[in-house]
Amino acid sequence: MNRATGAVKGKRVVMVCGVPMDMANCPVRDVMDNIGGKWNSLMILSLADGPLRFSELRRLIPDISQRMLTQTLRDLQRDGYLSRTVYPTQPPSVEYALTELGRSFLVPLKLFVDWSLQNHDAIRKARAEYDAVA
Amino acid sequence: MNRATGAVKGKRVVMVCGVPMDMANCPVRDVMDNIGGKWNSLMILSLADGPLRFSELRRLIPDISQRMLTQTLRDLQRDGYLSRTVYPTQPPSVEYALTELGRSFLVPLKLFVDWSLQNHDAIRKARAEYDAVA
DNA sequence: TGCTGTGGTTACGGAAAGGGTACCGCCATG
DNA sequence: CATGGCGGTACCCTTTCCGTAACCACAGCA
Repeated sequence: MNRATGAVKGKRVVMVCGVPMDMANCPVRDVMDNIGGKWNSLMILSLADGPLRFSELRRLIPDISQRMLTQTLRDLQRDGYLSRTVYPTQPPSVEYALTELGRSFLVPLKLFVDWSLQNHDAIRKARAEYDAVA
Repeated sequence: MNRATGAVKGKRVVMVCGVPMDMANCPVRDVMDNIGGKWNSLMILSLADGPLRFSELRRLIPDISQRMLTQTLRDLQRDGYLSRTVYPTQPPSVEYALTELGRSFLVPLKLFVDWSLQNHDAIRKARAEYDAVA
């Protein structure tokens, strides 16, 4: 395999692990930007067990502000991770649920969560050692 | 399972998927901050096939600035994902390699990359539909 | 007559991330 | 002598993220 920079139709393409990565339109970075926000992945995990209403989410995650809750839900809805259903009750209730896409994302997300829990101590240790030397 | 907010020793703890999440010291968010940067995960992937030197990485990822390359490598080294070895040649050459921790992270990372590649079209489609309605 | 809950939107501002440019010492090459 | 590669550092700027606070309509309840 040639691990060098390639040029395909004028695009900047990087070969990584044998897979061409289009830097100008990178799917991985696109997804990472979506779920890399402060609350996005936690929101998906919170909805893993079933739909929840706006105020239920607010009580479930007390640290999030109303503004960020709205924005996070909008972003995830926009990218297709979850659906928003309004029930015309009085007062109107809004239910958020994972879509098929959102549920499929739980697989890599949970693996990532497990890795984080297992290796967090090692990371903190490495960080402390690095800071001690510097 | 009780999906409610709990209070353990004054810490803010959220139950999610049956796992208690300490919001003030969350391992997942800590790891996410590390590898959620613009270049961090690409850097780890670039080193998956073997060690590379500073200038090799610069040529491999042409879009990164020298400043960001240095900063990304420092961050990943600090958290223990990669090692930095200086060879006293003339001029001195510096080699970056994944540590055991870094290699173990390739497992969830590659799953995430695969998911992104598979579902990027669905996300773009959902986004376009959302924007069309709004 | 206020107060609470539901589901938000908007304005404002600080902090952090990201990036451009210039510059450094050292050495080899032309 | 000048240029280029190596592996960075310092300074400054722009953009994005995120939080606080205020405000909205509507209904129920005291």
